[in-house]
Parts: sequence; C-alpha cells; structure tokens
Amino acid sequence: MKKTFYITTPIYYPSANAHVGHSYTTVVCDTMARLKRMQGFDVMFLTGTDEHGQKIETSAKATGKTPKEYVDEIVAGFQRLWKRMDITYDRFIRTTDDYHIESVQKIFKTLYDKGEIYKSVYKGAYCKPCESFWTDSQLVDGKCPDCGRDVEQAEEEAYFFRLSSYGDRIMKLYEEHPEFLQPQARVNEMVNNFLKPGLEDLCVSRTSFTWGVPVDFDPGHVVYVWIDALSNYITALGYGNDRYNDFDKYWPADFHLMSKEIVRFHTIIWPSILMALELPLPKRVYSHGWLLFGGDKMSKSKGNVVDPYVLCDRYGVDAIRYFLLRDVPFGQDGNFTNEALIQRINSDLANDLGNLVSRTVAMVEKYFGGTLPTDRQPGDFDDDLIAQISGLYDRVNTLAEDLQFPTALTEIFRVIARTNKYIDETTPWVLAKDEANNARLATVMYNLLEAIRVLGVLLSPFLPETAPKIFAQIGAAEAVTTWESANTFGMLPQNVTVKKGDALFPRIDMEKELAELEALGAAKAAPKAEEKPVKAEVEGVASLIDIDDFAKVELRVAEIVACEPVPKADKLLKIQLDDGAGGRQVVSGIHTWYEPADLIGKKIILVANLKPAKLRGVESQGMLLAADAGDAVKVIFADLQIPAGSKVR
RNA sequence: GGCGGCAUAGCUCAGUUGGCUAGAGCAUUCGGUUCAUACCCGGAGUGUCGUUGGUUCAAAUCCGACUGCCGCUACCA
Repeated sequence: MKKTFYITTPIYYPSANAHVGHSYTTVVCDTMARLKRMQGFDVMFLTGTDEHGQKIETSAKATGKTPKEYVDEIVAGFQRLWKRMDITYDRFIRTTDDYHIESVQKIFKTLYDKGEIYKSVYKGAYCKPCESFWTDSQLVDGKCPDCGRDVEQAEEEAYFFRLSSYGDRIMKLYEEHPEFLQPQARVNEMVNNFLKPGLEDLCVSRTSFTWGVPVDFDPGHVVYVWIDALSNYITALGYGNDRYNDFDKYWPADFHLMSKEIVRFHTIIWPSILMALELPLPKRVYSHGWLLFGGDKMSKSKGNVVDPYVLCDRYGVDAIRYFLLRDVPFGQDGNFTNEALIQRINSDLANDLGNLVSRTVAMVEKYFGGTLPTDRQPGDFDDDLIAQISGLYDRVNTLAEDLQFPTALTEIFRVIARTNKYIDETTPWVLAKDEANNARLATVMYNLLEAIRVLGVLLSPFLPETAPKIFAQIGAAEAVTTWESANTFGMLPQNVTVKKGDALFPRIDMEKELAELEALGAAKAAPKAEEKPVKAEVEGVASLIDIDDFAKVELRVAEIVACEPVPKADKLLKIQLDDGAGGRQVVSGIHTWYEPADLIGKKIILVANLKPAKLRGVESQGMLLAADAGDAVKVIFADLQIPAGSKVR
C-alpha cells in the first residue's frame, strides 16, 4: 500500500472574494501535493470554505440574500479561481455541507457527554459590545478584559470547552515535537502569550446569531466557530459521517498550512479538541507570512494589479505560481509588486529557463534536423555539468520536504545558469562548422537535453503548465519524466527527436507593461467609484434604516481644545471638546494616525448622545466621526466657520 | 504596556556551533559570444555588517545599552 500524505489549507471565510493571499496559501499546498503525488504518495489535499458566523449573516442580510445564497456565489468564485490556477485539490469542504453539520453536532455532543463541554450561566460577566462572556478570573478590575468596559448582569447561557485543562499537554507537545509548529517564532508567541499566562475555557456556542450549526440538544444555541471550522479537517475524511470513509487512512494530517494570524487556533485549540476526542494530533503546522502590497511609494505610484484572475490572464498561471513560491521568503512576509513580478518573470523564466530550452532545441533542429545521431564523444565540461545536474535531485527533495520552496527554486535555477554556461564553454556553433565534430556536437546536445529534462522534472510541481511543454519540445516521453527519473542522467533515447515550440515565457517590456497596468488600474478605479454604493452593500455592513432611526443619532460639531495620549495605551487619545454645552471628554483610538498637535484647534463631528464608556479606565463621553481610508483612519474635520455645538443632520 | 523577532552592497536577501581579503541574485558598468526570447558567458565595483560599550588572540556572528522597524497580545466609543 502506498504511503499517504494529507495536506490542508485553512477553510477560507467567504465574506469577500478570493485574493492573492488566498492564492498564495493554496499554491504552496498544491505544489506540495503535486510533489508528493510524483513521489508516489497517496495524497489527500483538502481545501474549502468556512461559511458560518455572524459576519456572513449580516452581510447576506444587507444584500437581501439568504446566507446560503450569499456564500454560494462567493464560494463559486473561489472554485473558479482554483480551477484557473491549476489547483489540484482532492476534496473541497464547505461547512454548510450536510455531512459536515452532522459531524459537528456529533462531535459537540460527544464532548458534552464526556464533560469536556459544559453549560454555564453567567450573571454579571457579560460584555455586550464584545458579545463575550467572561469568568470572574478573567475580569480585569471587574471589567471586560477584552475592551475594559463595564460588564453587565446578564442571564445568558453558553457552552464552554475545558481548554484550561490542556495547557500543560500543549506545552509538552511543543517541547517533545519541535517540528510541530514552524517557524519557531510562533512557538514563542503561543507560549508567552497564552500558555504561560494560563489558558481559559473557551466559549463554543452562541445565542446571539443563528447562522451556524445548531446545537441539536439545546435549541437556540449554535456552535461557535472553533469546533465548526477546525473539525473540517476530520469531517472531510468522514469522521462522524458516512459521506466519506478515509479517516483512518489519512488522519493525522501531515501538514496544516496557514497564514500566521490563525496559528493560535491550530496549535492550541485544535490539538486540545483532538485530545478531548482522543484522536491523534496533526504532525506539522506551518505558518507562512503575508503577502504585502505597495510597501513603498514607487510601487504605489505605478499602480499594482493584484487581482489573481487578471494576473493569470496577463502572465500565465505558472508565472504567478513561480513568483509566489520563489519571492515570498520561508515563513516571512513577502512584498508583492508588479515590478518585482515582471522582473522575476523576465530574468528567471524568460531569460534563463525559457531561453535555455529555446536555444537548445533550435540548435538540435539546425544542426541535426531535429534528430540526434547516436555517435558520442565525451569532452571537457561534461563531467561538471552532469555532476551538478545529478546532485540536484537530493537537494530539492530535502528542501521541499520542509516547504523551503524559495531555496529549492534557487538551487534549480543555479543549475539552469550552469547549463547555459555549458553552451558557452562547448561552443556548439564552432563545432558545427566541421562535420568531423559531429559526434562531439551530438554529445553536447544530448547533455543539454538531458539537463533540461531533469530540470523540467524537478520543476514540474512548481510549473505544472510549463513542464509538459518543455517535455514536448525536447522529445521526452512520459517514462522519462517521473520524479525518480530526475535522479538518473541519460534517460532520453540517444536518437531523440526534438520539436521547437512557442517561447515558454515571452519577455515582458517592463516600461510598457507597467504603463499598461497603470492604465488598467485607472480604468478599473473609475467605474469602481460609481459602483461604490453597490459594493458597500455587497460587503454588507449596513442594512437600510429609515429617517427615524437616523434621527436617534445626535451629531454635533465640536472644537478640540485639548488633547493628550492615554497612558499605557498606544492608540488612544484623550480629547477635550468644546461642544457648545460646557465641554466634554472623548477617548478615541486614533493615536496611530494623529498626534495631539494635529488635532488641537480643529473642529470635528461628535456623536453627542452616545452612551458614555470607559476605555483603559478613562471616561469617553461620545465619539468623533472618522473614515476607514484603506488601512488608515482619517478624522472627518468640519469647517472652522461652524460654531461649536451646531447640530449636524 | 507585556512577550518575541529583525536591522548586512541601490534593491531582495544568504551568512550553521565566533576564525582567512563579508557572499548570492537583480539592478549598474566594462568585455566576450552569436545557437537563442536584444538572450547567454566573463570581469568590475561599491558595504563604518543600525548606533554604542564589553567579552575574546579573534565578532556581522556572544553579552549590555540605545535607536528604528515588525510580529503576537492588550487597546482603536
């Protein structure tokens, strides 16, 4: 029986369409899955979508759709993109699938029956804005540890998972299995931020919304994200349902891959749930970095196109896959710019790899009419080339095993450069001038074709669309393109026939392309502005209100007369306002973007009838209006002519 | 604020347990070549290895302080 390999992406949250970040995670998994299949493993590659929760319920409502209709559309978009990007997932799980729901209910019940989940009623430890219950020990100075505000006396009930009893075992897991969580920096974060302070029990049900898996033995409760989403990794294999039945075959997972912000769920909560269920733990969790955009002014001014569909259409899927795998450092953040992408395509794919194939095949056709004669004559430089090619297989295997794709690709391209050099060293065009050199010339050509064959095989998981094109050009039959075949030099037939094809990766004119992208960006931005109301609705924050609702909000212009940072808080500013009615104090989380000096003397719009609240122990009597401008927050300033206290409507 | 990480050529980064004149790719520049997608090959350079003390025969590499950036966490009414 074949050895199995089970790898997963997280299940994505379809509250908005797929973007390059999703592509990155998925491409990494796909590359690993392809590699493992080539290596002879029985691979299960799972991806999917996490479709429940309040956010989606709200978004759907805003568009007048049912939550299911809403997610169906977005999920279809995800699936289209994966098809476009040659993603070879074996299974796609949706948390709204019947079998998953059934399993989640069973898991919830099992944990409840085992006493791992208990129901509790809280009187006075509920933070309404946070929609969170807190135990007495969690309260900070009697206030919500999450927001620092007063908690209410609320008679709400919820189910809790005994996460607190698993801290020691999780710690032990990290100690005994240093490979469990990578990179190492994440382990420190988990230990210092969560394990050392002590884990608290986890709220695993909600009554505040209904779009979720119902707790079947207690109407009104729905399973909150943790058990619903995380368990997808086992329900998709048939755990707790009859839809599939390969749980025993594939579990435990070999790799859970994800971006860093959800590491905690996968390395503390998930193992705890599994321990509670008495199931084996996943072997490795790997956290990759984020793809950042427009890190510097240059790239911003050139207008980056980051829509994965557009990118694939313009440059080809393999070019995008290559860039993602090559340019995002192992476990760290990577910067995405169109300039870097084009640079990478031109120098690596077009100049080095594409041109190597092109010139080699062209020479075989030109000198031998496409078919090599079988006479051979070894010469200088052959041994070194063959040695370099032969050493690659082991190195790539080793690096890829640890998901070190950028380094693996660097190694492969180093040998591509070595092969290009071999052409200069052996000067085939000189050999071709005298027929007496034919045997030598044929040998050089054969070595080149063999080098390309091995390189093509090793690149197959990374460039799935290109590798077959390479094989077609150099006349490599299927039998000599298996993964193992890359470990042997000399597998092509001696009288191999080549066939020139189109350029693998056409060179891109950087200046021209960037200009076009900018135009494209501008064209896109224009209609986007018009569509904005629609889009806001689609992203669904606001549902419609009538004028009476609006009238409930009392907005007034106020002047900022004094302002200072709140101690022990990075983002908070304490602002004294002249509101035309004796003045008041407001606390606002805008210190990241504004210094007190920027604000004093300015006039702002104040929500005057907001219930006062305490932030970091400082009283805030209202809030000032500000806009989310991308990642930044911009305060809405009012005309200085308007007297303080004027009503806004 | 707590914990952690990082600061190395114009750019992106390598630099294992401290050891010869600090490296790679890209970009720049000079030369070679012409089979090839104006490509490829070779040469050349530039760096106070964030600042500052210390340990050592010897530190980019270890320790302290400082500065800047980042992550996690808390906080953005």
